Amino acid sequence: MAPTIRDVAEASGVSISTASKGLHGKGRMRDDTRDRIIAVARELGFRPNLNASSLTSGRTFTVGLLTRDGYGRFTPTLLGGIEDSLTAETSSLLLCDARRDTVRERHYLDALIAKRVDGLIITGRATDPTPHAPRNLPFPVVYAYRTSDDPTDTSVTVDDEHGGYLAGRQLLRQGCRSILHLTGPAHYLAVTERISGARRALAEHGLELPDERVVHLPFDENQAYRSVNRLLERFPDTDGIFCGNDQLGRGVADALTAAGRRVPEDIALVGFDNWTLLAAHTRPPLTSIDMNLYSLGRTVGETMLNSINGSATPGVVKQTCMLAIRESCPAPAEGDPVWTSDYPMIPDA
Amino acid sequence: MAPTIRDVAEASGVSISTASKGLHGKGRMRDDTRDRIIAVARELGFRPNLNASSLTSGRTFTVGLLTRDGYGRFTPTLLGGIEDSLTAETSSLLLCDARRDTVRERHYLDALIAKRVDGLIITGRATDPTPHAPRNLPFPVVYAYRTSDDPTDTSVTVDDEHGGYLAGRQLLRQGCRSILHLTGPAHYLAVTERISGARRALAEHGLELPDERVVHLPFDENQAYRSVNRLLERFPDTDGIFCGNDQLGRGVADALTAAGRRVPEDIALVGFDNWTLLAAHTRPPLTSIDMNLYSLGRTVGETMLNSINGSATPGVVKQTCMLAIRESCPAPAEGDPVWTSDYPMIPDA
DNA sequence: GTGAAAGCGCTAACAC
DNA sequence: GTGTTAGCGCTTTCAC
Repeated sequence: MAPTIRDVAEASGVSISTASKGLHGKGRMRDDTRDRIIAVARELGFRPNLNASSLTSGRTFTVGLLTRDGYGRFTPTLLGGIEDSLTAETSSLLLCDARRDTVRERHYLDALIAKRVDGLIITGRATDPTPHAPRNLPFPVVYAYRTSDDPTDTSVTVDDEHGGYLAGRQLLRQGCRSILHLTGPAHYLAVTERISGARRALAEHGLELPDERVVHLPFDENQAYRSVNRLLERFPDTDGIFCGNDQLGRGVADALTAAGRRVPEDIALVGFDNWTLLAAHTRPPLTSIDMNLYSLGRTVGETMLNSINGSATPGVVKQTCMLAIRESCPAPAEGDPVWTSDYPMIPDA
Repeated sequence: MAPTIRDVAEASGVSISTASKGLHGKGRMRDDTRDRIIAVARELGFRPNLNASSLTSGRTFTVGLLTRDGYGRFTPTLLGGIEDSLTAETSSLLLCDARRDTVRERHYLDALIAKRVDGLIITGRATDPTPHAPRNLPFPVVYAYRTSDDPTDTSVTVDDEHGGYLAGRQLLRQGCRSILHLTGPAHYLAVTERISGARRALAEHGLELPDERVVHLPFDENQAYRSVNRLLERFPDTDGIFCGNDQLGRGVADALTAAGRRVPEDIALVGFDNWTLLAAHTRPPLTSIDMNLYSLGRTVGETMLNSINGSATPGVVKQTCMLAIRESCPAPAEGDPVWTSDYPMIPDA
């Protein structure tokens, strides 16, 4: 049984309230009294029961993290950022994976209410808006990566349009003028935003990315591998390909190489996600767009802390992307934001 | 402010203690009284404050999850399993990522003690034994994936020897007799155990895997890509390669194809990890060993619940692996355990 | 059947 | 300076 403040008080010959004040540096008391209390507490290995103090303080220093569709490839990095910023107030994350099951989700929400978390972060595996949580939750909600379908909620997400813009600019800097875009299913918001961004970049140079040069595939490496050379027969002038993610990028790179085309000399390539494992090990390594998920996580955590402390900033915040330049499109960035280092501790994925 | 049991009691015209009993189906009381209490509670949206009840119950229904070296590629799947088994007792996970920093770790342990978690799961990104946690923690500890350096602690991990054995057997069934093993650095326990397992399989057929045919590289696809053809010059009789993980497997597959060798006709390939993203999209798709991490997670969670309930089963439990058969080594499994489905909800990584 | 009272561990207002 | 007291939300024992 863990020692209580009562044990500390008795062992140091003071009352419980004096012990409490002594431990928290509050109130006035003789220095030696305070020192004695602290010494005794340390000796006993006393750790105040946060559940007890939460009754009076109203804070649990715990934030729920609800993912609606499982943990994905981006989750670890995002989590790292959130955790790091929450530790500023020694808060920690309570994990809830609803697995697209409404019953599970309600169950988790009830558990989070029962535990009186200070706030809730709702996330998911795509950036598309998600139905907002019930309105009567007794704590603030922040949407991360996935936004809320109500734009007046607080959401922090990726600026995919900017990512697409960076990708387009980078291909242009490489000298490409006839660009092809291989990407995922059109129902993803990220997919359409990346297209808009690329178009904006091209437009700045008086170029276009017509609909027929935008090809939607499943986000599957093999599909890209099998499709790309056929596409190049249709668009033989192509000198640059913007791939909707690194999986597609990898498939494209492998197919081009197999067909005897040189990357980037004949065709330059830009991917998306900067998933090191894939991008850095493609032959040649892929230039890609980094979404700065660690940093996004930090912003999410800080936003959460602000919401808890009442200084809410509702609305959607979009975080810009960075260029991770590698050999598949090596042009110097010329002022565009460049990704250099990884997440503080390099993940193995 | 969330409604309290007092609100429920007043609104239903009974005392607090009656309300408590009514809500928990305890004690004797008139049916209509109980019904009224429950109805009122539902109407008010009452959720009992678990922090308050933890004071008397001694249970918080929260389990800490401490990772010492960050979240890796295996974490999401493992987490999924742990979470699923913990929900059996409506417990949830409190996340702590110590990032190889002892100060952070101590900080997290203190936070977990302060929150009076019911137990602690310690994990990491490799299976190698990790220094055990302080002995005076006021809750049970279970080591997951990474074992404790004290074998009398409770650890649940992967049976890498068995994985290596399955890999070896599969190559043999494919007809391979001259096997090469490309794997990671020898300081990983998993690496040496997988070697032992492969040797055991070969020995059953009177074959050997001599030291010079075991090649240690960094776990890096490009290293494998660059090394394998040189190695084949040195061991030209090779008809099967066991790769220490799927990254190496992918590098090997690509290099073999580029050199004009056919997989599996000339050389069969088995990887390890069954990392779908990589294994299923290699050309040809890689046969691999699945560590059943979701199931491992479930075992970890159940072990945790048992420890909490006092029915401890100290010691190291190792969970067997499965064969994920694909084209790079397609021989039928003949009774060996075969991996079929993925984690309940398919992760995108 | 129902309720009063004590107590879980801690904090804070107010005495002394 | 230090202690007494009340109370946070809930459970449980024990009267009535």
